[in-house]
Amino acid sequence: MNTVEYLREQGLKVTPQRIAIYSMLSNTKSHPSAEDIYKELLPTNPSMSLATVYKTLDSFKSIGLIQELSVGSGKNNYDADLSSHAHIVCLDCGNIYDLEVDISNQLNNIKDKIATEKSFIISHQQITFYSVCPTCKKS
Amino acid sequence: MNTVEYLREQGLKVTPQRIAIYSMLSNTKSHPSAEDIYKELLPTNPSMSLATVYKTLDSFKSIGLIQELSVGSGKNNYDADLSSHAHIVCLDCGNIYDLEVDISNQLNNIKDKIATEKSFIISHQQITFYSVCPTCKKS
DNA sequence: TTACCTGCAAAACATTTGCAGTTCT
DNA sequence: AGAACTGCAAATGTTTTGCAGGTAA
Repeated sequence: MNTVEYLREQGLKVTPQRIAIYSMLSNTKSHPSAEDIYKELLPTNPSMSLATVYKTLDSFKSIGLIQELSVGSGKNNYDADLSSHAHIVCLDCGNIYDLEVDISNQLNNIKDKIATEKSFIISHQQITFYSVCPTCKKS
Repeated sequence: MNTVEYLREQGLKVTPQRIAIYSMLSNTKSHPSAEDIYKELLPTNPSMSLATVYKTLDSFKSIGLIQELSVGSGKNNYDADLSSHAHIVCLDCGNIYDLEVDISNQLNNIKDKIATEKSFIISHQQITFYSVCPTCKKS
């Protein structure tokens, strides 16, 4: 599906800033913060402001185009990958990695259990594992 | 085990502020923020400062006496319950509830999978489900 | 045209830090 | 006595907000 059309469909205007932000976010696996995005786009978009990045991320989040992560670093991180996947945060360097392990069976299992034992209907979840990444383990 | 002794064992001094903070935290299921703790203790400890609450929570965290949660509210929340349990955050009121459902089987399953498929050794994890709590669903 | 968006600057929060004085051990 | 802790105030870092001008539809 087409992101440009989806934005219009949701009543959001399509601006160069928004295209740049979404395109950067959907082409990285690094889970950048608002400031990371701002700094990376600045060379090619010199007039971009940090406030616009924040506002845009907020708009994208409310129409479900991206997801926001809180892993305890003091800042939020953003992910355009909406598939239900977990993350691994390195306790040393702070990098956030996708957990490339299929946990859908276990997750569905838990959600079924919650549905039967509790009166909560889960909307979504955030699953974060903390570890030391292979690179940091070496040094 | 005795918390007072544990603090001394870990080289931390036992002060009235620390006792008040730990005692408050271990007697609640509300997962308070630093400021929540400060405000609740202020009537009985009028000289307590917010900076001390932050410093104390940080000390407690580093000796593994409490755990810090980041659920995306913009502030950190604290929990003296160290058992490996998940949380449910209400998308409406923001309250954080313990998920009183045993997910240890599924969790061990996932960790085993990570251990065999990836070279990450998991230290700990944070599992947060988002939903609307029964109270908010009514209104 | 008009409603929405951008960029700027200021404001609002959450958290950390430095320091002088106090309190545990 | 000595090291660590507290409280205060100032500083820091992240995110939000208000507003005037600009841009997409």
